Amino acid sequence: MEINIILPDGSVKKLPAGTTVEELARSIGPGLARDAVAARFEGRLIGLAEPLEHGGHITILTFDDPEGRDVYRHSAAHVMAQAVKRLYPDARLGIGPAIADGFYYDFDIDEALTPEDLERIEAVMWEIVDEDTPFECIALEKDEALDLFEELDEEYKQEMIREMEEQGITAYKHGDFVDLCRGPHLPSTGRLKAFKLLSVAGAYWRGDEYRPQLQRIYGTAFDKQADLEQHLERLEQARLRDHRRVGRTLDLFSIHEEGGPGLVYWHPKGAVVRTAIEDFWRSAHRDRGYDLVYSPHIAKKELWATSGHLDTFQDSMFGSMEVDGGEYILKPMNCPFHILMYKNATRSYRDLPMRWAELGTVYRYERSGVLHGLLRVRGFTQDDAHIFCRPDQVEDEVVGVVRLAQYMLSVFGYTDYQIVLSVHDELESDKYIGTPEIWEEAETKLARSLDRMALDYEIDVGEAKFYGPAIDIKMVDALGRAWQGPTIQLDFNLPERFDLEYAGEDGHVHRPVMIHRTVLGSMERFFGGLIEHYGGAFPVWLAPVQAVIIPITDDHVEYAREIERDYAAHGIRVEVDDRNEKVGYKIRNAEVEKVPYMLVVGDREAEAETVSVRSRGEGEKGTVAYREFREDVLGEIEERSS
RNA sequence: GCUGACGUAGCUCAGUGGUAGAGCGCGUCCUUGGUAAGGACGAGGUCACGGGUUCAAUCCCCGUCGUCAGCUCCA
Repeated sequence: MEINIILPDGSVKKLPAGTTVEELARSIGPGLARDAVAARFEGRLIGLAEPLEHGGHITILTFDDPEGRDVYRHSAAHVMAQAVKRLYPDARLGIGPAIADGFYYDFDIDEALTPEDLERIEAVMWEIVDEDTPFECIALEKDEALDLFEELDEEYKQEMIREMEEQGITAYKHGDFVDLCRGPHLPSTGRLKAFKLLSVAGAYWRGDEYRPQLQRIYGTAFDKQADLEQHLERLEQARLRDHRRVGRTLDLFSIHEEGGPGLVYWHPKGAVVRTAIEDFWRSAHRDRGYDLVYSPHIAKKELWATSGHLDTFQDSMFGSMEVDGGEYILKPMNCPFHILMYKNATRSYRDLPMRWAELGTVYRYERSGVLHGLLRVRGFTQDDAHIFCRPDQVEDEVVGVVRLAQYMLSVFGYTDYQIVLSVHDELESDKYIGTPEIWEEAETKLARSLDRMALDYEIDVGEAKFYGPAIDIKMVDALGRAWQGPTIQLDFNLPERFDLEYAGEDGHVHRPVMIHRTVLGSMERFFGGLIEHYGGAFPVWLAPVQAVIIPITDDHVEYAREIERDYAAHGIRVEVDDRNEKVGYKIRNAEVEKVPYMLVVGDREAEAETVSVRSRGEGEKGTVAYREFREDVLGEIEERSS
């Protein structure tokens, strides 16, 4: 019997029923046969050894397809698990999936694994690859599967099987290794060409901190050695750009054990960047009808009870202090303060929308293990704002915030971002406050705002806050990594709890809608991301030192000072490097410190009132009159060009 | 918070059961030089902190604090 197999280009292959995917690939071409990893047939992911029994659409997957890559890496995870079992026969298997840049496998092993152990495991993996044993799929009934993994003494696998359906359980076997697995896999272990084990860390079984902690080995795999090396090179590049490292070499910030973990000290140069960001932030907000406000750092415990933070956020709040017999708590959020200001007067529909923005410094107790440089800290300044508006204004306001976010991100050189609409999960209605109708309406409004701007977005079910749905924007940096950026959250909770009101056009009292939003997130986290995005080489408008003047000998220091005075008077951040060093040394020093412009001055320049311009990372740019160059720099600062 | 690794000069890191080293940086001096490191000399360390083992601990053991890789959680 012949079957019709339809290829992605629409062409049809007539083949005898029972032809395997591998045979199909070979019939198309030897290159595809060599590169094929798996296939998607009628929507189902299948292995190359699978016979095609009926006609249908097929896409043969290679490592270049995301799904093919996952199959490849998943097989690498199995090979790693087999290697671990050879070295540690008592190891129990957890799970071992492919992930974005590689794979991992969790093991329950009595002894702690070290980096040296990873090398040993890697060596055994290569032995397994050399053995080139085929992956075989075994279909099992549920009780057979239970028996098999009981015999193998794999308690975690048994737990997983017990939760599975009766039908369709499969295991994959290669050589002496069997693993519960949906598959598919590579045809054989010999197909693995390049892999590396990267790290080992603890991971809770099923992500539950009350269950046993397993040891997770991370690795990555590629189908070409060169690609693996390129990937490792990217990791190295990311390490070189790490904001903690750059922040130290550029003297931007520090964190002190003596002062307490997670608390950031902004050094003068870091503070210059922050000030530039904040000044820009303020003017961008004023331009869009925001009013700037300030609020205190502490408030009475009762306020946090009213806001509900005491119930939902207490574990993250820094302990109380007693003042005049009352209890005060350090603020973890700014919203209750803005609400008190809202309630300070009777509001009319004519007052709305009111947009109140504050660079508000908040403190949150974060568990010690999660602290990370500037990205996860215990004290941080949010670029917060709360918009109080009428229900009919929500869409316009949301559009306004998204536009503001787009504008600000583009100025900081983030041209690529992903938008996520975080909505509630109807199956977990007890997690949220408010009626289904309110949620439905709010989510529709957010979606409609995005649609109006013709923006693409993903919907993330269950990611809403307990008090309302949100739009989250993830910005993609120069290394292609996504960072949590702007977030816009609707809130049904606080207006209710604080009984917020406004007088409507109809003379009745109404409840305003409250929108919480940040554009940058927090100054700390945004700065950390920005450092990595630019690799420390800030554009001129942000650079701590915008130009360094380098006199060639002591004789030229006076001329250098003259330019310095002139530039500084025009607001350019300029320094003279008058140290007793050669030009080459000072140039190198300025390059390492990522100063955008180096202005070398000697006899020729002093004579003609010029500077010899050298641009960071680009080299010499020629000689221009120093006043002319000053205007160029001022223009660049004005434009905030990157 | 949990698991593991780590903590030596301002920084990056060697090193040893018998009181510690390099490079960079810093200081002084020489040198006055044209676009990514000129030379000489010098200062600088309670080897994270607290216990224990030992004749002797920076090194071995325990605890604490911190950092890192993750897990969990988040701006």
